[in-house]
Amino acid sequence: MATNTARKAVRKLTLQTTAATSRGDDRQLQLLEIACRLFSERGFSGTSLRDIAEEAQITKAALYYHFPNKEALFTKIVLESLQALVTTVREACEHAATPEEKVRVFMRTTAECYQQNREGWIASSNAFRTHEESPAKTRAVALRDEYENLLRGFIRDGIKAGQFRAVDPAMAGRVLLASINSMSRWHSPRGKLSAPMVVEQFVDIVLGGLLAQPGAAT
Amino acid sequence: MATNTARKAVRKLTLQTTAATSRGDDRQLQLLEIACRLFSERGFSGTSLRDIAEEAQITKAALYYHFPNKEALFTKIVLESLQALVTTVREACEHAATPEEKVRVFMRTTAECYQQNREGWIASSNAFRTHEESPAKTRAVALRDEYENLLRGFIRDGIKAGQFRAVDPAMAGRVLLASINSMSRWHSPRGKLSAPMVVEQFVDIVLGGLLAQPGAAT
DNA sequence: CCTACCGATCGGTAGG
DNA sequence: CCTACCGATCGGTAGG
Repeated sequence: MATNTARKAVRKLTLQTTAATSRGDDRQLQLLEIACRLFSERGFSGTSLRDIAEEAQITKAALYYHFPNKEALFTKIVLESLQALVTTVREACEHAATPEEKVRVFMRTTAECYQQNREGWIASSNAFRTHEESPAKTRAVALRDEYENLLRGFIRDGIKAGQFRAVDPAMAGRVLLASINSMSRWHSPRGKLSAPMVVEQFVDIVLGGLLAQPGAAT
Repeated sequence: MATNTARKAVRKLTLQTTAATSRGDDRQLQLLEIACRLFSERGFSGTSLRDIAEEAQITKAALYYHFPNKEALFTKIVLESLQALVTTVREACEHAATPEEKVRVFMRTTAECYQQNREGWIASSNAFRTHEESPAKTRAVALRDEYENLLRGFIRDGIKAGQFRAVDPAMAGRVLLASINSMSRWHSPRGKLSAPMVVEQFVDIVLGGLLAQPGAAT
């Protein structure tokens, strides 16, 4: 049930994005999709506006009709991906009761967002490695913090309730999120296991631990 | 004791690299260090040979006296980092007795390699995202596989011995390695926690699990 | 949206 | 290692 709720939320948000566009904005959406794919494959500085224009079969100058410059195009992809992730995951987690269930829904919904917007995720993941500040970077960092703090809060709640061991919530959250972020390095969307199925395994491993008898740990 | 062994192995390898160079190769080493830092900060396509030459206070053309081209310079950094990692970690793990101890030494030694060669690690981590094949990429993938299979073998051994739960060794290995790989996103070498200390926490979390009573999992 | 163009910068080379 | 240079490509703009 939690899965259905999450899935519904993801779909709704996608449709909203589509429905909010009108007329010639279809073209802008198409340009964003092409840019998304190229950025995810070649990175920001490895993708030229000529590459994007060529795949869209327009001139490079025409890109400047839709976007003020290269960075704005990239920023739009990153911020919209992050915004959708935070909103969708937060909403889905509200329907879970226990901390353990909240962690599971958080991870499952994240996996669904990843699956649905894989290229945007990958493009975003290498964003803002630069040291320079910008309003877009500040906003992205804030969204990322909000997202991570949501998970840490669930872990903290679980510890307080005695359901989780007394680990560092930030560290435990990093273990969980790192496992999802690592997926883009090896997981194929055309493989046997869907992203949510993989993440389910990750969560089971981290929740249950690797040791058969944790008490007997050296 | 396992920690001391691993640390010694790391040091030895570094000295070998340094000792193997002679005369004007000091310059080459300096160029590699500068390139390493810039690649880690700006990525491959975001770093120009002019940037590197400028920081080294030589002309760009002089770089071609030391390296055949930009890609060879990058490739050297990536392959040497990976080679040192595999060799050091493999050797360190031989001195561990149980599967659990082997996993711990694997992770601890990896953390020490990361700490000692942070920029090389970061530069390498985004390498070969491209789809094109090359002898260097093939070699890097082989080294990476060797490294990952080492950890998976330890996990498999632990499961066979009944010390670990019957999880998928590949998935469990990914959880452990992803946590280390994620460090470059947030961990500061000037922070309170050293890389090995952080990884110690990661390992404790994954080995022991998040749940207080795993049997009571929903 | 296009044509036509800009200065800046890219990786790389000739010749010493 | 340097001077001096190359063609190609970069993001971006003027003017329509």
